[in-house]
Amino acid sequence: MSRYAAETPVSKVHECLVEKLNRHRPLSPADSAALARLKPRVHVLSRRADIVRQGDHPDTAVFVMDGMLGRYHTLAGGDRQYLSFHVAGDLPDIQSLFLTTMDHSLCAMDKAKIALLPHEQLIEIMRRRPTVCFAFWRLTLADAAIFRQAITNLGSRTAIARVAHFFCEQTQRARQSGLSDGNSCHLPLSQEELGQALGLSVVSVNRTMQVLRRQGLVEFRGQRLTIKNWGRLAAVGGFDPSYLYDAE
Amino acid sequence: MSRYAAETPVSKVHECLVEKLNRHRPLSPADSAALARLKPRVHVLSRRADIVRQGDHPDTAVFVMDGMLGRYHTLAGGDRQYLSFHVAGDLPDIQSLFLTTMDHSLCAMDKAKIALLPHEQLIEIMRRRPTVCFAFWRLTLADAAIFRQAITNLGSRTAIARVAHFFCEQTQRARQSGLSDGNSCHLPLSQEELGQALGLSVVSVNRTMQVLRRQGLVEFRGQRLTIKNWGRLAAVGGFDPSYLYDAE
DNA sequence: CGCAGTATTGAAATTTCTCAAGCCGAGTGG
DNA sequence: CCACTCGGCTTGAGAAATTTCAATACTGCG
Repeated sequence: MSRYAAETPVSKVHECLVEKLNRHRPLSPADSAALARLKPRVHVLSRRADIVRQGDHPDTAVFVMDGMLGRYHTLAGGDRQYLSFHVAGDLPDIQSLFLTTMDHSLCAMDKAKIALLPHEQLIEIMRRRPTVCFAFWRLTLADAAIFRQAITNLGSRTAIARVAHFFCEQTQRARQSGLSDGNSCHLPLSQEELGQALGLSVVSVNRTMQVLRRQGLVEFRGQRLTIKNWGRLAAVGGFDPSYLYDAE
Repeated sequence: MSRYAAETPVSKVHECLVEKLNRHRPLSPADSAALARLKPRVHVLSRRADIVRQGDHPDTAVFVMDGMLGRYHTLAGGDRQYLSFHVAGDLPDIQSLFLTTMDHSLCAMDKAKIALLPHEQLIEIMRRRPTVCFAFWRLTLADAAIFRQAITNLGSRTAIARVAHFFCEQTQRARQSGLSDGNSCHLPLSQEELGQALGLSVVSVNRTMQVLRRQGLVEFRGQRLTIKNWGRLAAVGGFDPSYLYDAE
């Protein structure tokens, strides 16, 4: 693990973080300099590894450097409901700064690389620099907008529309994070995990995807999602990207 | 309307707001004094009135003084998906400070009284007072935790469990806002609106509630929800209140 | 009284799930 | 190099949950 830490210099973490925040609120050089004082620790995770668990009290926040993470609730019976997925540049558990007990877990969907940012240092910076604070805050707000869409997706759409909407969202977000060539993106989820995100059984996910595939709308093989007909897929899913406030 | 403004002095708004924020982050007297400089406008709304609509760019934030508000998405076909409901003390659209285009609408479920807090003044205060900023931020984070629960409710639970969970949540939140005698709360929603929040048809809501009623778990008449057997209702709904970070 | 909106009921239609079996491809050990 | 195994994908068919449609009560209010 220290191997990887060496491969990912702190300066790289700083650079990515500033770029991300900057998209939410323009940072001054002084803001950026303040962030440079963060001492992140870089970790590499294997597929399925939990990073934080429901009930934990983390004292660092996760910044995704590479790979995909997922947030999920664990139900009484052990079932899992995925809440959202996150890619490089996202900060999937910044809320833990103020919501000190985790109400959900965070895990790697894939081999992933993350940087851990100490809460204490973040708070200290934000206390002095309102713009940095606003930028982080806005990140969490963009996140909430995605949760709201998920509510609507689960509450109001049929299986087909749900899957279509989800595929549109993932691709669009990958694009905004510079991780997509436009119509395809890396999506390391099994049909079972897709089902746990979309409130569908594996069987339904499978059949639904077959329809989308046969209609020539998408292709999904080997962890790569390719959208063949964006217009029709968006129409099927009722997808309107205006809720995706910039990246994240 | 100016009538009502007169009936609700600004000092009252300030007092409620400080109390609310204080529960999320302890405010200093100076913080409170800064907030006292806010110039809120008070409005009274009638049932079903929209306050802000999807696509709007509000320049004020809503603080609920009385009644119940709801947030909702409007789908292509005109269908509505309610995202959350809010009572006195809540700030249901603070996110509009930074997410300047509304991704959803806000309406009164009931006759309601609200105070409008100008964005500009809020930003100005928060720029100088990190603690106030943190308090508002945390409010939005608690909100997001509720959205996450809604995702799980819609994605993983049966109709009965969904309704049960929703009833538990509403009552618990009313309690935390000091609006419940413990086992009952005001809930001015029709079965149709309940369905639009829970992803169920009116008919299903109706039959589901009959089951809960017949089993002696709840009663819901005349806009008053009464929980007769908290333990069993929570069990049916898989309700665990730990995601309700204080009020809001 | 009578309207409008809301609640309730029955029954058929539809969607989605569950169960259970078979398949396929990648990695492994003989 | 092949048989074997494992996880994930696919299929079929019956079961279950939920929706839709359509008709019938109920209730508060002008």
